[in-house]
Amino acid sequence: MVERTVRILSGSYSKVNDGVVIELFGRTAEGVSITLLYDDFRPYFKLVDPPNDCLEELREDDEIKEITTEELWVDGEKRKCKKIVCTYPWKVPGYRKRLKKRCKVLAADIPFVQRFIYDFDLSSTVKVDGELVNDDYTTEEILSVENFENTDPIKPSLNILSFDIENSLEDDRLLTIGCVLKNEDGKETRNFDASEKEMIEGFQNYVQEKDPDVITGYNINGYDLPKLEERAKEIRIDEINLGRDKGKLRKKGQRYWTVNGRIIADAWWSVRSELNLKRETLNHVAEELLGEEKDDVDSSKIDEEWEKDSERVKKYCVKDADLALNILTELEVLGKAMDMGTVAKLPVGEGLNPRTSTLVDSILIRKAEENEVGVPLTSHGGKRGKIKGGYVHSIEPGLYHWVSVLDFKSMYPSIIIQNNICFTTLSEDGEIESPTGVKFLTPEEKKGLLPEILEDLMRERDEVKDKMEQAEGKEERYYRGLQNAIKVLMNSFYGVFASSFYRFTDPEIGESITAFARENIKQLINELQDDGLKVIYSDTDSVFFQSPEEDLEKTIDISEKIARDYSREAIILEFEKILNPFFSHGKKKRYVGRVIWPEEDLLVRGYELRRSDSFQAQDEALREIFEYILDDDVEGAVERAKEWIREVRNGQIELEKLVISRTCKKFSYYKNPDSMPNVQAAKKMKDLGHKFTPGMKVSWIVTDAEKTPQKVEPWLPDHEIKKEADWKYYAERIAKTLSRVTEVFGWDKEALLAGNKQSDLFSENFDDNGNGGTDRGKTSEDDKFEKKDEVTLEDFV
DNA sequence: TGCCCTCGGGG
DNA sequence: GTGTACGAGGGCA
Repeated sequence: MVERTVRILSGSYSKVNDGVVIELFGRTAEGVSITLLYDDFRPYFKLVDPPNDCLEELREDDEIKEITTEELWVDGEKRKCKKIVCTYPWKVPGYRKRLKKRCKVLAADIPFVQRFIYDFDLSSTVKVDGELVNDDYTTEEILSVENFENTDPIKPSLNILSFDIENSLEDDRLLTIGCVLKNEDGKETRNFDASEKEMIEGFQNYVQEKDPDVITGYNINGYDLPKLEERAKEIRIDEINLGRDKGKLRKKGQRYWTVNGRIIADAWWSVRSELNLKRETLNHVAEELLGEEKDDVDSSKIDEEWEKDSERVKKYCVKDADLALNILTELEVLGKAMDMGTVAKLPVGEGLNPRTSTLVDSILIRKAEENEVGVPLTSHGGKRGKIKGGYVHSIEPGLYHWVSVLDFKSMYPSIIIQNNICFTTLSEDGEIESPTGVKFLTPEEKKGLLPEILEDLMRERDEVKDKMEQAEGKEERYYRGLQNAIKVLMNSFYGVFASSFYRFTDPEIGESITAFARENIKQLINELQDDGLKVIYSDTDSVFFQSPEEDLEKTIDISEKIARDYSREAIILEFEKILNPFFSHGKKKRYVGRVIWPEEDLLVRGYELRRSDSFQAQDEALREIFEYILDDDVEGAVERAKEWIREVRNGQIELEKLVISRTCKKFSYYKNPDSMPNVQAAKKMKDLGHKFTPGMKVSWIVTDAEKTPQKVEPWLPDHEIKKEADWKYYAERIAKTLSRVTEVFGWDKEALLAGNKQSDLFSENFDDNGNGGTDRGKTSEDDKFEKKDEVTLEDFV
């Protein structure tokens, strides 16, 4: 009998005899990779008061192992239920579909490994004992578990394999596979470059031998993994066995690839979710984030490069794998996934790119079952009922100084707690009534599950934050990550109840939460105004107000005092930042400002340029205009905007700044290829005798946008554009971009194009202090609940 | 306003 | 394999 402490990385199961064995893969406190096996668990689901004939059938069914009786809360009342234990997890969907027609079915759509984790109430790290066994897994140890026990989370360091492939553009053949393996001993690299068969098998064996916890690379989900599989099929290799169970690599859904026992972490996905970059090429990210540069192999001429110097290409391939690995490390992707796994009590793999419903399920299903509350199925197919979102205060166009920003701390969770909002407290007899007229029982009558969970999380977060403040260095970072994960988890609870389908969702609940929120913030605004403060803007859980003092120290003091004074028991206000200046052209959710406290920064929301399809002049012009505005030179901004447009319309601009680029796939890929400018450019490029390979980036200049589809000319180094650019089109595009900012001063798109003000609706009510205008305060119908992190100007200019 | 289509990363 | 799968932007109706 041995004992191990194991961080769980991922889970799966496989068939044995007349049942299944649960496989949990992880790493021990000593850093040993391990497979945990447990074969005494069977799938089950529940039925609410099933008719007798239905029960009879089930009793006679060989696949059904056991039927027991229990009482559960269903739709607000105690009901007699049957727990149906069956043989194999994959049989459950069939029963679910058939039985759903005859009675209410509960908990028949919970993935088997998660079912196991909930039932054994496992958390992120477990202490297990059992016997070490021999079996066909690639981990160092394999343990047949007799006993599971929860223990404090550990963060063992993981072995990561990063890889990259190069393949021919001409015939798709694999040229090389480059690998970088990182473990406790450091890094090692490896290249495969023999026949395709040898490369794929070599790679497979390498993965099995080195047994990484994590497989990464850049855009591997979208490119390398599908390409590997494609090439394997081509040369009659049925499957690529990369799993810890030596099982195959397989695709799940549209975008995900999985393998049992390992975590597949695409570095590009992390870049997308963690950073807000205009371009996300490996080259660009490596430079931004790591200050490193890619080797300069031109991948659009990969065949030539390979021909010329295959050693160089191989080096480049490994370098790319290394960059992806460094990005993953730099972004602390796995640390964050572990934190998420810790707070949601799930395997690390589930904490990476987590689905909110999975996180919430993990906590809520356990809680529900503990309280004998039935777990409904997630309903599919119905219409996504949009609920009313947060309150957004109208903003008077203009430039402001000394603007202080306050935030409600964890507003939605606080509201749920304060009003005991839960699907278990929803009741006609409730004494708590939401602004939408929905009633909830008081906590004294019946404490809701959601408020209970959120209170615990809130308390836990406060404790972790306290520890964070006491700690330093590595420890401080650990607590910081943890408290952040708790925050994400808390918001997930609100998220699933507010938006999409979720098994416990009731639109009345989501609507009550946001209604309470709107009431709260409006009340705060009124109180501030009654006390003589000028509220400039407000969105969902934040309030922007004009500081009565034009002085940093005084503004800080005042803001802190206001945050204290206006906080109510469960609803706490926090002083967030000071903006000076702050600009908006009067459209909600769109503003720019200089943050001067707590740290200097630039804040831009809603003015971001679209990432693709934009041309250099647009970027440049917008950046310049913002500079004027943040320097308080409104007039200069408008003048410069007009000048830009005039120049573009008159053709006084380098064509280079008007080039639009985009990749172009195989023409047949597109539904309507002739309508697409990139296809048109690619075709013309070919006509001109240039090489075009599908997937290449093509560049063009628009020469006539009046026609549909618009006419374009390819932009090529040695090709002179004979037709005129469509100056009018470009002037309009620039005007559209810039007018979003200048509109407020009476210069809308048309005015900018005309060069003089025509309709002057805004400016009449507008003076330089941003005063005036009519109050058009309305509730936003916007249902984007998750607040995006703010984007800074550096990110997009 | 809402639906449909496309991109982005990769070679 | 008890289940899901991006998110944003533009064009067009």
